[in-house]
Amino acid sequence: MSNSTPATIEDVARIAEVSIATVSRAIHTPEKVATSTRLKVNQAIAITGYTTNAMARSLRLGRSNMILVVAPDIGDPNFSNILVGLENEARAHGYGVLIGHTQNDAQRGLEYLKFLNSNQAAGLILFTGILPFGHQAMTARLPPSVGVFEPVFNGGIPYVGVDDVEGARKAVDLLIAEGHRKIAFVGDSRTRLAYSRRRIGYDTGLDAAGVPRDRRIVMEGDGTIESGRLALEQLFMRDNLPTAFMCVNDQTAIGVMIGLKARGYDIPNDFSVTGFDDVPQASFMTPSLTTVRQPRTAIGKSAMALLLEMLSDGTPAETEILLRPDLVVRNSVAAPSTQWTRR
Amino acid sequence: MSNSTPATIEDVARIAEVSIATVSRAIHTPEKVATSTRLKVNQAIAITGYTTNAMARSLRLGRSNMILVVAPDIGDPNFSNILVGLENEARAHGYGVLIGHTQNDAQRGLEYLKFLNSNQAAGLILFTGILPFGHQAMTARLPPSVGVFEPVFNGGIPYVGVDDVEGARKAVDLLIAEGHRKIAFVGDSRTRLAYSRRRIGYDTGLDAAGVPRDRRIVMEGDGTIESGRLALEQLFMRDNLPTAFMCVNDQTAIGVMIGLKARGYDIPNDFSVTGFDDVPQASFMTPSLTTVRQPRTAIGKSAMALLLEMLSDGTPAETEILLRPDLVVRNSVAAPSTQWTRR
DNA sequence: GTGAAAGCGCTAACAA
DNA sequence: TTGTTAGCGCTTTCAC
Repeated sequence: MSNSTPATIEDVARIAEVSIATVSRAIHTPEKVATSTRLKVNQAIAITGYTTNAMARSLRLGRSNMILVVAPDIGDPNFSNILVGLENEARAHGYGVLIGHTQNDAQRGLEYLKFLNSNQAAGLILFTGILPFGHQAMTARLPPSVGVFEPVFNGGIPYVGVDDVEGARKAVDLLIAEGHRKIAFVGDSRTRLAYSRRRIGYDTGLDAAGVPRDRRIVMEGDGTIESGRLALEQLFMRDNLPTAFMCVNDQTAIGVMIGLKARGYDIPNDFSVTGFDDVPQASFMTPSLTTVRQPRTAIGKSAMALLLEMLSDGTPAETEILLRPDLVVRNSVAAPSTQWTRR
Repeated sequence: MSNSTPATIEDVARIAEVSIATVSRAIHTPEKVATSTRLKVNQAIAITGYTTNAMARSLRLGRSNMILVVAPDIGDPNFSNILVGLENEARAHGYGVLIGHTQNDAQRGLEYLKFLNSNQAAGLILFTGILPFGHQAMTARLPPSVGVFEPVFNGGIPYVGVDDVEGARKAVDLLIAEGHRKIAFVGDSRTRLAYSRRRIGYDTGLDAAGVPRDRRIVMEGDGTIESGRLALEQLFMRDNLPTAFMCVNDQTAIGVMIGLKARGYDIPNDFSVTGFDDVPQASFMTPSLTTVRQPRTAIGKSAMALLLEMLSDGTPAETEILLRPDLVVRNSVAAPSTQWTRR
């Protein structure tokens, strides 16, 4: 059984006493084969343990049934759930999913570009705002591609994500409803499109409530825990403390919370904090984090659906699909305290 | 430049005015080609933007230069660092890495088995204690394979991980040195080999200190946050509370800490808690978690090194490589309190 | 040093 | 309904 070399279509043909063409047909278009022969072939397949050599098949066909998902950071807590959505949808349509991890390294990206050039993947899902292929990006011949989570900068690649503006708006609105007027925005970034959209939600929320914008409490950040903590420290060095911190994502919020706790403050009584994403950890924090939920599995599912549609239609589909974010109210927000009490 | 169809070796040959054989040689064995022709070929490659079709190449060669990493759960906080180690080592030797996510689903595993059968990957890294290929596992013709993090049950696959017994031993020893005598073990499991080894470390540590084993405070668990919390609740229902919780991994420890905090206890003054793994989150907990560090990147690196060695030598290498775990002392352990004080 | 040609495993005309 | 055959893009003898 467990031979040194895998069975080929020819082995099956020999045992079933038919031609290799018939074997191929028995597998892919069984209705075009006589029932009796089909049975013989199936038997032979069972005996040999034959599996179609996907590589030869793809080479012949000029296309494969694999989708490549390229991510800069596998450890991103958002990644795994989106992936599940992508995979389920792909499988339902006979496609497999392979993951490429670039670590933001163009060299690594190139490796996957070669993979694509060999038709080893029929389509591409990009989990990043930037084409990870360095300079060759422009000259690259990409298969049908869809961005996820964040729009792709370079060129007309459709994108599926959450309505960042609306999500951020829900967070500020809550803070304002609780009575906050001095709300810091932590994690502003011009390079992360999703973040700048969240910033827009923050600005418009302030405007709508007639709260004046205050640039001094808008802090830059790259979305890491460290960046949240750093921003907090900077804020403390100035004289201009807010009563609430609206963070661009949960990681940043966690950083802010750690810094606040380290300084002995109580959340939410001294300061309120909100996040964005609703990563698993958010509900396990003390206090649990009020945040905006990304429907991750749904994003994955609908991104893959879009890609598969492009694959069959060939339509360029210059779309942007925005799903609805939900506010998840937990315990990190309260009315502002009139004065801070050090514990 | 960005043509509809990628350049083939024939396009290059035509432009360079040589045969395709020469192009192939110029690429793979340049020393066997006259300098002048080599130059012409390189120029033609630049013009066409040619990349070798990896699929055709692998089909011809009967082997590829990709390594498949199969993981049941991409979201595992241990995964991403090990992956980095794997990738770096692979790249240094001209191999690429592709990730297959099985979600513990045999059907999905089968998909990757087909991938392997097509020689689309030269080797396999298994990130799980179980061959993820269901029944076909036995009849499967696997390429050289290495297990990571946890030994692989079914059959002689070499494995690289941490010395679980020693690591667990370090954790109990610390607890005992602090004065604890009643130490619960949370996360016992017969299906996870790594966990049962940690249990052994716990038992031997107790024995060495002359502390009697107490089965009633050895709690089952599957290593999730929920399992930690659940075990804690069960312990509280009984009359037999420990003064310390030695958890089989950090996730479990987090679950225990959440439960303890929810009940108003103070860590480490009321109870001590230890984990295992040192996931990123461990240092951000309040209090920060005392745990046992897995040298993840090193594990990945040495697993890949072993695999590549097998690939070139063909040696079966029936090995088990165990790296040294380090105790990371943080703030979740203290001497036992003589009496508990509800806050 | 270079070219012609076989063939990796498969699918899809085209014939029969 | 089934078989024969060309050819996907590539590497590698074997000639020259």
